[in-house]
Amino acid sequence: MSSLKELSKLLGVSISTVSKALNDAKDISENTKIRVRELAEAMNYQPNKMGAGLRNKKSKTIGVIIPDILNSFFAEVLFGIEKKCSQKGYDTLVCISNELSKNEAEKVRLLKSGSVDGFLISLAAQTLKKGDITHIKSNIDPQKLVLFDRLSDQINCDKVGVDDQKITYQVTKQLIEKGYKKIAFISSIHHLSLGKQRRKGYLKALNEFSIPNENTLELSLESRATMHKYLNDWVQKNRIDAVIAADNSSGIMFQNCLLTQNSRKAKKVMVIGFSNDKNALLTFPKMNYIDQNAGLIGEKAAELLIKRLESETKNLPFVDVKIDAKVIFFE
Amino acid sequence: MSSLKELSKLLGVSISTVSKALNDAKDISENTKIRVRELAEAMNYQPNKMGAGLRNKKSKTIGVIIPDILNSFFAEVLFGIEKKCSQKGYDTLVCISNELSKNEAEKVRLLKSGSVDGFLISLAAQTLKKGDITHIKSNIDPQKLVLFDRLSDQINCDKVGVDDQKITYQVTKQLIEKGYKKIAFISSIHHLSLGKQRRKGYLKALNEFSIPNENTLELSLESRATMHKYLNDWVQKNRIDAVIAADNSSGIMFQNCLLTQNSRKAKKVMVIGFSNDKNALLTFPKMNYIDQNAGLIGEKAAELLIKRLESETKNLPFVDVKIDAKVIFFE
DNA sequence: TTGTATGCGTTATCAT
DNA sequence: ATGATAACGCATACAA
Repeated sequence: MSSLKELSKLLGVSISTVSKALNDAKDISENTKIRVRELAEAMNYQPNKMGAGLRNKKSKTIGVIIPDILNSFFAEVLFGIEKKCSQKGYDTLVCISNELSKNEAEKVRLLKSGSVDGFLISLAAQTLKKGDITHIKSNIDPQKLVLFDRLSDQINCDKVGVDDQKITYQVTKQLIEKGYKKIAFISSIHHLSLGKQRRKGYLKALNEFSIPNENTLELSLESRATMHKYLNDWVQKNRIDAVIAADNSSGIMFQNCLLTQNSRKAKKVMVIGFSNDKNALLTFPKMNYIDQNAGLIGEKAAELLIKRLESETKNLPFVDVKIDAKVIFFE
Repeated sequence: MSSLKELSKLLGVSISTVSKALNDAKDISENTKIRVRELAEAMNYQPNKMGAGLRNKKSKTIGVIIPDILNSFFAEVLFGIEKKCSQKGYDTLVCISNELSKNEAEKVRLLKSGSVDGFLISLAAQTLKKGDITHIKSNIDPQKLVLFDRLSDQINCDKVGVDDQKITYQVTKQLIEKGYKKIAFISSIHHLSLGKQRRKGYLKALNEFSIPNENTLELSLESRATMHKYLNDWVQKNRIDAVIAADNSSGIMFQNCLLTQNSRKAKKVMVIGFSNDKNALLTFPKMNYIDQNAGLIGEKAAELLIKRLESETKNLPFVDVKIDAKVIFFE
């Protein structure tokens, strides 16, 4: 790789002249600038990140820690992060915690080795469960940290999340306004706070329209195996006209379940899944779904972090952004 | 962040002594080593990657360029890469080309700024289509490059791919041996070399068992919209007992299609999709599928690269590894 | 307008 | 056994 030194030798000028010329400093003659730039171009010169980083105490690199890359939600968030960082001239160093606190702590340690300017983290399930976030708090300056999706009240920093309650509230409301009478809510994640919030929003909407709870139906299904059996029985017995699924899988399973029913009525049930573009494409007929805008979450998180990193005025107040989901209706 | 300098001051020894002690050099007394290590531990000292990198001309970072993170295949490969790199003490700098040559070239340029020791690349669709790989060839030393999945004959370097023909050959053979008589092959990617290879393998197996081609059925379906219509007609008319799908989507769509059929016979058709664990879980009943072992592809690619980067003897012959797929039968 | 000197954090070589 | 010094590539304060 060519360096400033090399260029300076070939041009017969000093290293600092070359450096200044490339940085378009005002105390360098237009003539030299042109000569320098031309050679740099010809030599395919690329500034060495480590040299610059060492000097500026900035690596122009952002460390990302996600719990699970195989979860398409996080893959999509990562897409948004990479997009925004790339736009702003930052590299993204990606780490995966595999939902384990121990890994998370280890990744933080690694990334802290002077190699990243800031952190974008979605906390591991284990970390949230244990409620122990010391490995984050005691190692990362909150001015250099943005949490997304998996947040913690124990950390005071910028946060980007989704308003789970609002999402299902809005969808339920929309369905009611469209004239659906018996709207069910199915979920295989009742035990997660995520599932609870989504259920809350659903109930809130029903309540607002004075739809009695006894007309609503809920299923708590732990295992995939029992799920389908329950669903089959349930679909047979009840005469629902719409279903909101609280998670990725239950919606799709429910729809597949409907397909195995012979009754026309059953097939006409409005199903709303919780998904994203990729998974939605796999169902037929295309399932209506709530898209969490995962990409936007990533973009927003990256934007907030970079803004703070590059801001002159320190100690801006921390913000807590909620990204709105969108509902995609095919019917 | 604490530095060697800081530690040396606190301990009253020189910077080089601290450095050597931490690197367990043999010319440092055991006593000092202990003192140094203890303080380093207490101060939570982490060596600065950029300092070390500048000095050693090594960043211990690997640049990864994938065409599409939203494709679960690549997400899975990335998982394998991160796993292996992490094991070996390397960070992974992730870039996404979005299937565009221009982006690919730009990412190569960025990563080359002294920040990565080597490259793991899966070529963009556009690059393969155009057949122009100068942005790779003229910028990356093949000793620091491993291509995976999306390969090119024009580049002489380590490669990790899948033997697409072999996969469908083996599966078809297995089905024949299990007694299936009329095995169909459906695909929505006939136009891709990938699709062609998979079809070849299928035909090869039929041929080997002298199963006439006229007994086989093939569908070329371009759009999702027409696909289902064709499939419906086709399933009605033909009495196939097994189907091998050449791609992610067609298998799932086919299975959903079967579910809408009333005939018992139709429902008993053996369907084999081309998928991975994540997507397979979304179908009911669980669909049999060919798993490409994407994670292994990533791990192997990373392993090859790191091996080469750390090898004393340069110019080892390039290898061309094929990762075997596995078939998951639920029925 | 250009050049010199310094330091970022690390390690390796060469004194002491 | 320990320390002083130089160098990696870059940017900048300061000198010329």
